Amino acid sequence: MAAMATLQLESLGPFRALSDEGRKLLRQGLVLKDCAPPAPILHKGQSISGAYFVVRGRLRVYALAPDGTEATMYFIDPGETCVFALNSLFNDLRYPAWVQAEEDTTVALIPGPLFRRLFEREPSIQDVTVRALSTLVFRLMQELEEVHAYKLDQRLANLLLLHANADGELRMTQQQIAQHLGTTREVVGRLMGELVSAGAVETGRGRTLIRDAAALAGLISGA
Amino acid sequence: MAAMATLQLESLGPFRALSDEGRKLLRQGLVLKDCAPPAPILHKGQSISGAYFVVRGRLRVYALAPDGTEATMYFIDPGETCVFALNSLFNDLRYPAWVQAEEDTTVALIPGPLFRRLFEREPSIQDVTVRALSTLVFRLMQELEEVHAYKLDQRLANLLLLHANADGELRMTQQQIAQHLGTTREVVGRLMGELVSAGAVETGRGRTLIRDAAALAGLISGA
DNA sequence: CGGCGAGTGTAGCTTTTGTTACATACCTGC
DNA sequence: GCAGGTATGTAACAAAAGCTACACTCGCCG
Repeated sequence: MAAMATLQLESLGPFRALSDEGRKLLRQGLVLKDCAPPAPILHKGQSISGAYFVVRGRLRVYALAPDGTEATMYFIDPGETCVFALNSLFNDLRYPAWVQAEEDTTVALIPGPLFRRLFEREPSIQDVTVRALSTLVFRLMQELEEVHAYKLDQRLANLLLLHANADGELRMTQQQIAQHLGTTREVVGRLMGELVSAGAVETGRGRTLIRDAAALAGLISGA
Repeated sequence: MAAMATLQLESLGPFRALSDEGRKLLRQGLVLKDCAPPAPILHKGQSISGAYFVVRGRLRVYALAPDGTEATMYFIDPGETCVFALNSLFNDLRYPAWVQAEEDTTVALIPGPLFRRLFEREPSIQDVTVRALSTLVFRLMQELEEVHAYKLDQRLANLLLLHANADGELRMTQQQIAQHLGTTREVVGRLMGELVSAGAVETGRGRTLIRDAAALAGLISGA
């Protein structure tokens, strides 16, 4: 099983460049984990045992307010790593958020000591680590700026434009959208209503269709 | 001048562990820059020429909303590095925020190519890089969570408890506090007023004195 | 076909935050 | 001590977002 996991990992970018020795170490220490949607994989305050790489599926990282409302911070797609875990690993900190599988997901867990050893020796691991951290810093920064600079309707418009597929369709329920934005369904519903009467979108059960992308873009910069 | 800068840098943590070769490279490429308070050092969208380390003084990194309100993201104290710059350096991105000196500040600039070369060869540089990124991720994450989970009065109470000195005194104007929290002076004034009438703090020109830390703490968790 | 649950639409009300507009206090240099 | 800039106090109003409550629609499954 560990061998298979290694093979799968090696097909993902950075691990292709591993030295033979690194590959051998990886093969010995790797743990493969299958995760099903509803249950949290990591919870806040947990101490971290290693570096997580998503092989298949998708993870969602989110914050949880005391009153129970969630706010998605980012997703982890195949080939990416959970940076908070990396972070906790290098700083010996507790994990600062929750993680949940969005769909059936396979995760490769590289135990902490092994990952540190790989990091010291393998330039490709150094590279992927710094790049991952770096990218996350950028994303978080943008998110933070967005939260303080834009109103909810603008953030909603932004989410629609960013996450809709090529046909301008977004397959998410209003509840899910609300969780992303850190607000409630009713508020999303209300704002959607405004967008509908402005002719910018059409709504349906579990889907939103963009009718007038320019109007949305205008809302973001204009209002 | 470059030699002096190297000396100063070497007195700061990670650079003490440099190899002789690394030290030599550093001595050749280092640029020292003095910065005075009001003018921005980096502005949003600027492309980054190297890694910035603060030798003396203090830098403030902040976001700027379209309407001109600021929100401090974090400070860079001596021995620390500007992680956004590191970030932009490794990902070839534009700098995503503004930076300003808070007081007279000396900055050591290690040009990009040199820093990359050092990163490849020097474990201590790898370490300081990952640690800096890592710490920032953690801070940003906390900040993001705080923004969405707490109300302004709670965030204000938190700021007071975190940033006050040992005597419970915080030397900041309400205007500065407002900038930190991404709001306006009037709102800070109003909330301060509530804290004063609750007997939790005393206010004076450019300073706030905590009278009842427990009340502040209770506000954060309780309300 | 009828009931159930998930998803949505709508309305009114409350709380929180932002805005506007002044008044007042404090400090520094002249 | 007085002028002018800087910092704070206050009050009323406006806007944004959250909360509560309920009606409705659609699709699915028995």
